[in-house]
Amino acid sequence: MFGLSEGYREEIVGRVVRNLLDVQILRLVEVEPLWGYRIKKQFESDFNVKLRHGALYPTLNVLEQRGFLLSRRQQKDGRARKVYAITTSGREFLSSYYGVLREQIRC
Amino acid sequence: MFGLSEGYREEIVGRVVRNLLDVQILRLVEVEPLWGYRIKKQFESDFNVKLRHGALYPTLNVLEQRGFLLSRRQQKDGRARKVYAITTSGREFLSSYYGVLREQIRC
DNA sequence: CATGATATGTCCAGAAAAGGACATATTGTA
DNA sequence: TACAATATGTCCTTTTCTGGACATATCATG
Repeated sequence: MFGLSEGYREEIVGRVVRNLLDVQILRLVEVEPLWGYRIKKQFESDFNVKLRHGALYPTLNVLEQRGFLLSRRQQKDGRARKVYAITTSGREFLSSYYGVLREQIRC
Repeated sequence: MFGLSEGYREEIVGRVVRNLLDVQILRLVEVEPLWGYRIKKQFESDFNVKLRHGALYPTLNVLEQRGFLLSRRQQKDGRARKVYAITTSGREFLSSYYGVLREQIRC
C-alpha cells in the first residue's frame, strides 16, 4: 500500500491528527457540512485513528466559538443532529494551514 | 509579508513546530550536521519560535536513541560540541512526514 | 575581571491533554 | 426486549508537556 519509506506513516498521521484535531475537523467540514457523529466515523475511516467523542464535541464548540464553524439543528428521521458548516474565517484558517505545509515541503 | 489569508500563520507554525519538534530538528540536521546550540539559534531565526534548550537536548537524545541521528564529539576552539548527523532511518522518517503532508494538501 | 555568548545537561512544579467513564435519548434489528 | 447503532454532551483521573530554574564550563570583549 505504501512504499519502503512509509514505515513511520502511521505514527506521523496519529501525531498530526491528534495535535491538529481542530484543523482536521475543519478539513472534513470544508468538503460538506457534517455533524459530530459523521465526523467521528469519517475520521476513523480516513485516518484509521480512533476519535473519542469526549474530545470531538468540545473541539466543535471551540471551533464555533472561534467563528470557524457555524451550526444549525437538524431533525432527520427523529434524530436531532447539529450540522456544522465552515465559515469564511474557517477557510482562511485552513488557508494558513496549507501555506505552512507548503513551506514545510517547499512545493 | 504574508497575504490576507495568512493571519493565522503564526499560531499554526507555533503549534506545528512545538508538536513536531523532533521532525523539525531532523529537517534542519538533514541539510547539514549541526550541534544543539546551532539548532536552537537556527530554529529561532527560521520559525521565529523560542526553543528552550531544556526541551532541545532531551529531544536530541531521543532522536539518537531511535536511530534517526548519530552524534560525534567535536572540539572546536576549545568548545566541546556534540555534532549530530542524520541517518538513513532519519531520512526515511522524514520521507514519511513529507508523504503525510502531501496527502494533506493533495499536491 | 566581569559580562555576554557559546555549549550541554538535569530537574521540578504547574498546566494542558488524553483516556475513559458517566449520562441520556432514539431507531433499527435479532 | 435486549442489543447495536445513531447522536450529543459532561466529568474526572492519570499522564504528558511546558516553562523555567539549577548547574557547569570555556571563550571573547569591554
